[in-house]
This record gives sequence, C-alpha cells and structure tokens, in this order.
Amino acid sequence: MSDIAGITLKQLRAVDAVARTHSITGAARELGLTPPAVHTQLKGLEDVLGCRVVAKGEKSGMVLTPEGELVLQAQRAVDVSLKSCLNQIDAMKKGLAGRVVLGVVSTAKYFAPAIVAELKKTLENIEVQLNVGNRGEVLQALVERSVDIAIMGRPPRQPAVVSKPIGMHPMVIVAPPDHRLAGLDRVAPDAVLDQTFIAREEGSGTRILMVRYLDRIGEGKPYETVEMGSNETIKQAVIAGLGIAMISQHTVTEELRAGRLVALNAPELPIERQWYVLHHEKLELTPAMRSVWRFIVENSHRFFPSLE
Amino acid sequence: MSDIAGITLKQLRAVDAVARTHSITGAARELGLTPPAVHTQLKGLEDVLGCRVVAKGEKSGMVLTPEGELVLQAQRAVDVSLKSCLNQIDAMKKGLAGRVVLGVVSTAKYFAPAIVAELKKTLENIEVQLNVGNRGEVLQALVERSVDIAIMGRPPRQPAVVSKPIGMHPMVIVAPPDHRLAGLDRVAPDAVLDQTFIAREEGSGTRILMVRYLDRIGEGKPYETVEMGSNETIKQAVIAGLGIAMISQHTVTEELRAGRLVALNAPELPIERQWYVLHHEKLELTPAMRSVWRFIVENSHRFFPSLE
DNA sequence: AATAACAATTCAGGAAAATTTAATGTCGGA
DNA sequence: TCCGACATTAAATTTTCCTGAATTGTTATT
Repeated sequence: MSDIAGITLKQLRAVDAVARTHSITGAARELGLTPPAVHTQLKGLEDVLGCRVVAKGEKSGMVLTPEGELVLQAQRAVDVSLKSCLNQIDAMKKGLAGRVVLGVVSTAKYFAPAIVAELKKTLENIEVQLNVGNRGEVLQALVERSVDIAIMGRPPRQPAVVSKPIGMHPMVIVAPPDHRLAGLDRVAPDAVLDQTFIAREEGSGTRILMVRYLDRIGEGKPYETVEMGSNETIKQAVIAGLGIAMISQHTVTEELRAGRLVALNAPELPIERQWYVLHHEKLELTPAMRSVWRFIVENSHRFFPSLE
Repeated sequence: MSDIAGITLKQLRAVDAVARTHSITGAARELGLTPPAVHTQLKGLEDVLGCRVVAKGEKSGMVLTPEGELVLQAQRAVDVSLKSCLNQIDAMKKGLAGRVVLGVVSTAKYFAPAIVAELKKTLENIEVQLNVGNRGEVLQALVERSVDIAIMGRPPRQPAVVSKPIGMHPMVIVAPPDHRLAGLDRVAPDAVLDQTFIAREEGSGTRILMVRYLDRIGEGKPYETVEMGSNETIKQAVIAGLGIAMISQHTVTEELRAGRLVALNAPELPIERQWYVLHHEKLELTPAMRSVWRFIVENSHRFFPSLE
C-alpha cells in the first residue's frame, strides 16, 4: 500500500483548491501560486497514491476522480483537526483554557472549594485541581512544581515566592461553651497557659503561630500540648472538653454561630492575619494560571466565612 | 490566531517522534534524519503556533508542553484520517470498493436484481446501481458513460463494445392456453403470421428479433402488430387474449410453469440466443468494474430462470 | 476545416527550504 | 570538576519547490 509518509499538506490543499475551482489555474490563484506549481503538487500526490486524483471533466474543467474525492474527505478531516488544535492553543494563550493545580493549606479547605467551584463556572475550559496539605507540604509542592498556585497564611521567606494578600484571616482560641474561661471579658495569660492545647502537627502554619503566641504571652512558660492531625478532629476534641485550641476563625464559623464553641478573650486575640495567594518566584505563569490568579485576587473575599 | 497554512506534516511527525522517544536525537533516528533537522522542524512549528511545543523535561529528556500535547492529538487525528483514506483507495485499487452502474435491458430485470443482490453480499463495499431500459436506451447510456457495464442480448456493432456471453437466452412465442394454436405439435408459418402480435416499442431488442423472425418465416408477408411498453403489460395482454407475442422465456417462466401461458411450436422456436455482459470499448474499467464483470461472468448462470 | 483562445502540461533555471556537517552550548552524572 | 550526551546554532550543501517560457491539447468560433 502507498505510504502515508510521502503525503504533504500542500498536496491536500492543492486537491481542495482544485475541487472548489474545477481548474488548476483557479486553484493556483487561490493558493497564491502558478499553475505549474499546483500541477506539480497534484502529480506528486498521484505518484504517492499510485492513482489519478484529478481528471479532465466531461465538458471542461478539472474534476476529482473517485480517489480524489476520498482524498478531499481526508483533507477536510485534517483541516478540522488542525483548526481545532489551533483554537485550543489560542484559548490557552488567552488564559481561557489549560490546567492549574491549586494548593491550599488545610485551614483554607473551608472556603477554597467554593472558590474553585465558582472558578470553574467562570473559566469553564480551565481544569482546576485542588490539593490540600499543611503549610509545609504546600510549600514543598510549590518548590517541586506539583502545585502552581497556593493559598495560605503568611508567605514564607524560603522558597522565594510572589504573593498577594487576599483577605483577613482571624485566629482565635476556642473552648467549649461550658469552659470556665468562656464568657470572661478578659482572660489572663497564665490562665491560658494552664490549659491543655490541642494543636496541629509540626509543619502546620497554625501550630507555628500558636507556639509563637503562647511563648510571647507566657514569656517562655511551658504549656501542655496534644497533637491532632486535622482541624476537624481538633474541633471535636475541644467540644468534647479535651482542651482548648488556637484555630482559624474561618474553620469554626459554624460552631461559633451555633454556640457549640466559644472564642476566648485572651490577650491580643483575635490575631488578625491575612490570607495570601502565591506562586513560586521562578515559575513563569501560564496564561491560564494568570487567569486563575486574577480570579482569586478579585473574588476570593466573597468566599471567606463571616460571623455576621 | 496563528494560521493553519504554515503547518506541515513534517512538523507534526517530528512532534510525534519526540513525544515517543523523549529526545530529539531519538526522534531523528526514527525519522531517518539528523537531530538538527528535527530541531528545525520543531522550531518552525513553534514559530507558526507562537508557543513552545517541546521543552526539556524535569530531569532529562524532552517532553511536550501542554500545547504540544494538543498538537500531538491533532497529529494522531490527522494520521487516522490519512490512513483511512489510503485504505479506502487501496480497496478501490483492489476492486473491493467503488461504484459501478449496471445497465440491463428490460427483459433482464427478471434476474438482474438477484445478481445485484448477491453481488452486494460478496463485494459489500462496492456500490452497485442498477438501471433498466430498453436495448437502445442502455446502449445510449453506455456511450454517455452513465452506465459502466451492461447486460443484454446480442452485442451491437455500434458502438464498439467488449462483450462476453454469459448464458443461454431462449426466445419463445407465447399464447393463452386456450388459443387455437396452443398445444399443436407443429404450427405452420402462415398460421403464425395470421395472428396479432403484441410487441415492445422500436429500439427494443425483442422487437428487432421478432421482426426479423417473422420476415424470415413469412418471407416478407405482412402481419399485424400492437405495441406495448413493457413485458409485463404484454404478458397480461396475451393472457387476456389480445394476441400472441414473442418474448424471452426468462420473462414468462412463472406463467409457463403455472399454465397461464403456453409456448407455441412455431418453426425454429425456441430461438436460442445468449445473454451478454458488455462495456464500452473505450472505457478503461476500474478495478471495481472488473470485479463486477468477473462476478457476472462467473455467477450469472445461477440466476437465469429455468422451466425445470 | 482552420484558427483563436484558453488551460493543462513540460521544462529549464533559479529561489527557497530542508538537511547535513561541524561547531558550540548546556546539563547531569561520575 | 571533568566528561559525555544531547540540544542548539551556524554554515554549507542538497533537495524541493516555484516561476516563466514554451508546448500541447482542447474547446469554441469563424
């Protein structure tokens, strides 16, 4: 059988032009060539295929042979494939299509899915993957390029990242409503330090913040810590009376509103921090990533839980 | 948007090879080229598309960019289109696919459809069109190339055709069973000439044959003719007692067997003629036509009606 | 029937493109 | 830090492609 390797798009385009104009001269005009050039292309194709592709028509003009009609069909299919490819690439260039991996810290999982859902509605041809991990894991993923854009609290010194604040992020200490410190106007530092703290594992942003906070108000005084792997577990533990915990208010909005947890009026609380969106300094953002970035910067505030 | 006109199959094939080997050198080996050649092709494509298509992979080797993946998809689609086209053309070359117009004289319509049906079962990718006309019309169509292959009695002197006999074709004179000449061992020429003849129109092969037969046995004596446009009408007319008719035995097999018509034992009857398959001498047969020709020559005998 | 008009086809020469060889740059692994 | 493999660039060469001119063939016209 004749080999596919000898076929060129020029040949197919020549066939198409001849089919439409019924003349080599006309085809040449369409293609911006001279008739001999078109003729050569057709001849070359006929050589490869081992059969005629065009022939003189009944009265006048050139018409496709049955084989030529098959070639024309193929040409049309090829054309569609290539056009579709170009369109998709074009969409990519404009940031309307592509794939973006979004990494968020555990705490953000209470609002990030809502952002992603809205994002997918707005930019339907961008495939967004949401990865959740603790602060350390997300940063590591950012370095390894397995995450393109991240959302977390305070951006790190290392690795070097580009970051932008996107909204307030209050941190509170929560206790069960029947806790003895609950409802007090002012809770003394020592009273706080006496409690058992339920905290996330090392590498968690909340854990780091908590340690620094307790060291500051307690001036280095020791305190007791119980470690748990997820915010959800911590909430349940606090409700169950195992201890108190520093936690993102966004994580416990529902429980505070329902009265299943209360925020303690300990010194400096709530700590008003910010949410940041960030990406690795070295990573050249694709248009799709830029679209996602912009969307997050402009719209994420709508998704932060609030007590009111 | 980047223009489709700048894309070549060489470029697509280069992308494909790189995708499979993860290296320009490897791709070059696959394509029987040197690495710079492949590199140039990729560069050219990237110019047209306005974006990178391949890039150095994480560790080593070359990988496709997301845009490159789209190009690869397109390449695969193009490949199947072209392969399918080549396969179809190949089938055409082998006479396994194509389009053939078969022209048959009216008389042959009593067995031609059966041939076509069997033909389509055997050569399922050949599209067969069956056209029915009288002898003159079929010959005209043969000249005009609107019929590729024809089946009829005696091939004409003009136009020049290639012909081959495919089976016996007895002509008889039929009468109603209660006709006074019916059942006689030997019917005299004069008794025949006295009858009213129901005949097809001018241009019909049967008509020509009848005229020559009657002139021969009657030595020029006149006779009476009534003209009717189809064999079916003639049969009904004879059954109704309007007259007698010379007709192909194949046309009246059913009626003879059932006794609704009888063949007269007039001189020289039945006239043993042949069926012929034929095509215009000037027309180069396509492989598909050759397949059909061969099928008819080898198989048509199975479809002739017989009295036994 | 001769001829004019037009389009396909052939061909030679030259332009453009593709490919190769050779040289250079770059990265990962010993 | 050197070595080797490979990508990349540059320059030279080969191949392909295109054009313009000439030729052939066909159709329409006189």
